[in-house]
Amino acid sequence: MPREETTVRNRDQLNENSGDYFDKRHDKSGKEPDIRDLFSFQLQRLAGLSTRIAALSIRPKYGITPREWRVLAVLKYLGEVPLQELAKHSGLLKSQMSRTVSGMIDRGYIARTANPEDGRSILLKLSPEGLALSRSILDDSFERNEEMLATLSHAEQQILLELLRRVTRTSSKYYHELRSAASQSDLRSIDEE
Amino acid sequence: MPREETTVRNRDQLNENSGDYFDKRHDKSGKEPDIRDLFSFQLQRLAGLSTRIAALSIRPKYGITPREWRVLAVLKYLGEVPLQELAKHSGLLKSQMSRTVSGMIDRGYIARTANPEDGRSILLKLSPEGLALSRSILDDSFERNEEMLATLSHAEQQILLELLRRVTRTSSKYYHELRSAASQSDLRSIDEE
DNA sequence: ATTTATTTGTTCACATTGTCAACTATTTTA
DNA sequence: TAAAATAGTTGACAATGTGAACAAATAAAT
Repeated sequence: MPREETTVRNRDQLNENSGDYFDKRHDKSGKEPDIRDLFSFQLQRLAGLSTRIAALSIRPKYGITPREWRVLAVLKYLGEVPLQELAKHSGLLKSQMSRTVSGMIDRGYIARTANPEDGRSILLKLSPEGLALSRSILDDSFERNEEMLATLSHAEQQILLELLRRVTRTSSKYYHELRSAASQSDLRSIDEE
Repeated sequence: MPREETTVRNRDQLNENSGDYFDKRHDKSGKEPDIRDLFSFQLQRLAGLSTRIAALSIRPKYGITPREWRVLAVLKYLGEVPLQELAKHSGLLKSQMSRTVSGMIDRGYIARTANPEDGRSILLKLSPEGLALSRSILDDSFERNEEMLATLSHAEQQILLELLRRVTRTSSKYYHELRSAASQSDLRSIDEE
């Protein structure tokens, strides 16, 4: 029995605030720490929320994915750079970036020229349309962020930003240590000969 | 058996700290704000890093994805709950949770029983193996987090945690406002007739 | 009491994101 | 000049996210 014109009835929801579990002060008196005390858990949770919020506002309005908009915005402050450079600043692999960028070139948001100094490389920059798009989405994003951060004072917002930056820097170093440690075995052949 | 001893030569890398772009104090004197000043950008960046770090340590050691481990850890403090409940606390859709859980049942980490109070529902809890696994991964995770947070004093770490929690709560409310606003149009047909 | 609506969990279908190796065309370097 | 490294493209696939359709059970409405 097929159901045409379905209603909103059976919609999946996340209901993230439907309980009191959010930030419930689970008494730590004597209790062993659990995942709620884990920084990375809180981080992931909030990042997921942030993505969904961004997608909700950006996708229908601009027809662009969160990743695409992020690339636009990064390119906005970088100016004109090779693909690899753009990838690094965006936190994407060059393979991801290659695909993302090619879609944006097709849609006219990014212009691509040869790099006169290196035949392998290409130079990317925003087209006027890309710049305009980037600007308006950035404005929207600052508004969204204000809503998300509304509970914090201006000073606290600055502190949070700063702490995140510091942690990012440290974590990045740590990540690369782990990476190179992990590939020690791969390097065997090279090291030894 | 993945990866014969290939060389590291042509390996994609993120090189997140290979530039000075990280947290470079881009002079804001008179400049318009860019994406680097955006909370959600910093958040996403760090969350991505954190995921990669976690995957690097957890996957090879325990043969489990970050999402699976997260579910284990959440279930650890919840005790015995229906699937929907577990999904909410983990920030997953029930559809995602259903699949994730069924894989973990197959591997013996989660036990599933009928809910005597509601025939539709099932009750999930950790098996002894699941509990043990959850414990050791949690320990590892706290260690990883210490490395990531090493640059912060203990007090700063507490502040960061607390700020994240507060922002999460506010953001969650905001998200659900947006959701219900967005589905107003879907409700038209019902409202109007 | 019986119809109607809602909820729980499962499954399907698909979009997005992440990961990495293979490949080319070009520099670099040894 | 030959070998190694680098920039970008592409292919293959794993993991994640999203939401609709469905059956079974329960709750609400009439």
